[in-house]
Amino acid sequence: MRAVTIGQAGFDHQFVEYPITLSQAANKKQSRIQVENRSLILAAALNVFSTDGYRGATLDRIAERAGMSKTNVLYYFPSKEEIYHTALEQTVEGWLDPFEAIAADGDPIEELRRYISFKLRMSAEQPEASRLFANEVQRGAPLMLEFLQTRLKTLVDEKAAVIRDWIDQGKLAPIDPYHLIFMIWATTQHYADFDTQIVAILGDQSKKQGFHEQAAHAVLSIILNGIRPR
Amino acid sequence: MRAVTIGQAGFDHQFVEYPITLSQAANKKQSRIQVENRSLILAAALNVFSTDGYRGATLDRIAERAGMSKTNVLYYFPSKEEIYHTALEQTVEGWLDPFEAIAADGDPIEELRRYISFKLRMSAEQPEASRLFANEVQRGAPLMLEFLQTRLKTLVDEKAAVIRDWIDQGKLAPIDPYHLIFMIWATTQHYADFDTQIVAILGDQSKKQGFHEQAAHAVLSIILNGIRPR
DNA sequence: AAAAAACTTGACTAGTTGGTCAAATTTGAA
DNA sequence: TTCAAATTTGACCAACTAGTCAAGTTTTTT
Repeated sequence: MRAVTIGQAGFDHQFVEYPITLSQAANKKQSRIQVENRSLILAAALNVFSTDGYRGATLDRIAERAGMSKTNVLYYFPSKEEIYHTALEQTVEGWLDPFEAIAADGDPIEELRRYISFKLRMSAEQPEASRLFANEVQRGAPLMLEFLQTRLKTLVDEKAAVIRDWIDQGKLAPIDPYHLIFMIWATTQHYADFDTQIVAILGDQSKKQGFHEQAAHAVLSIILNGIRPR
Repeated sequence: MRAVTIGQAGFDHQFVEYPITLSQAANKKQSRIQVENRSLILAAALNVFSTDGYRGATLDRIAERAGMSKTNVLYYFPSKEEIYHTALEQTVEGWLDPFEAIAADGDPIEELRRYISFKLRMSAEQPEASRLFANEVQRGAPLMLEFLQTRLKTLVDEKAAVIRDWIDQGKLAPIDPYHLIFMIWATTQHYADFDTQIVAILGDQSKKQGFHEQAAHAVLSIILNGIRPR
């Protein structure tokens, strides 16, 4: 997994010194306590930032969730923004590889099936990470804009080309590759971001074992086969 | 259009006096100035709340965007929460009718095509409203939970039954109606909520005339026909 | 035109927030 | 064990925030 470096533009149209990669900020052989506490803080931060957003989140709350004083939180991270930045980086890190892994020489249906399944599993297992990312983008991506415009755009262009090749070879129906990708992202992340709404509508059944598989089956069925009778 | 009443549980686990319908709060023959200023405030609030979230938004910012003093904003609305509540109500109000309008005796493909087109148009024309709603749900829907669990759930159950009938009649492929609905919501709202990401990836072309139609065509094509070669 | 009603605002308050600092307490290498 | 380095925290501060208040200004009614 390649380290992801995001950020450049700071908040509120100010520029701050970036980028700092996660690995950089965390190199220099951390002590046991450092590893533990940074991890506790990041977990707490993920939780708080993902529900309250950057501005709505408070250091007090993060500290409380992490089980330590606010002062101590600031001993491990220089500022609120740095905590947010690190949590965001950590989140995005795990999302690119599976997308990159879509193989041009594989079977199109099988490649997409695997990717969709993976994304749905992520939504089920790490809903907070998904919401953190969603929140950042909805804010106008103050920290991630450059990443979206460069590395992510390049990657998407690449995979769109792969999909277009598949279509030219008659292996896929002639649809716009970009909108297909957006649709997959939209649908898979919806299960994390709108979890509250889904639970409200489906009730218990959305919390039962196997719900994820059921969702995956339905989503795959629609994307692969559409809804026209067959 | 029926008036929507949302809310019951207040913020931060406290209970406040609700529900107050929009029409109630705004009845009593408003003066010209009242109509104008309430409208200005709500527009400003929609903008600020949709990007900064409830907690991150400030009255100062809303007042500034509305072009008046904070004190005056509080002359028209009793509190920040009431502004948020009203903006949210106003947003949801317009979303139910077209969903309700899905007709059991219509042509399934045509009914869904119309609904999807409508939702995509809303995303293009009122992205802030979409983000406001998304934000509320991501926060755990403190103000809308009851609405989601009652009126919305009932409506969704109703339409899911309609879709199931269509399937039984062989007019649609056998897919789970709920996941189909979620998928439509996810995809259509994605174009508003993740606008920043889409623009970052597609660049200018996403701002050109006709982009909305192009997106609608692609989405409809995939949902209706799937991506298997045909 | 005059008075009442509606509207608008600057000054202020109490509570919150991100961050600092110096003084402990704990940890771990020798 | 010893002691320097690492860790932890309470007290504190300046900036910000939702909301109040009283004093003006504008609009509407008569």
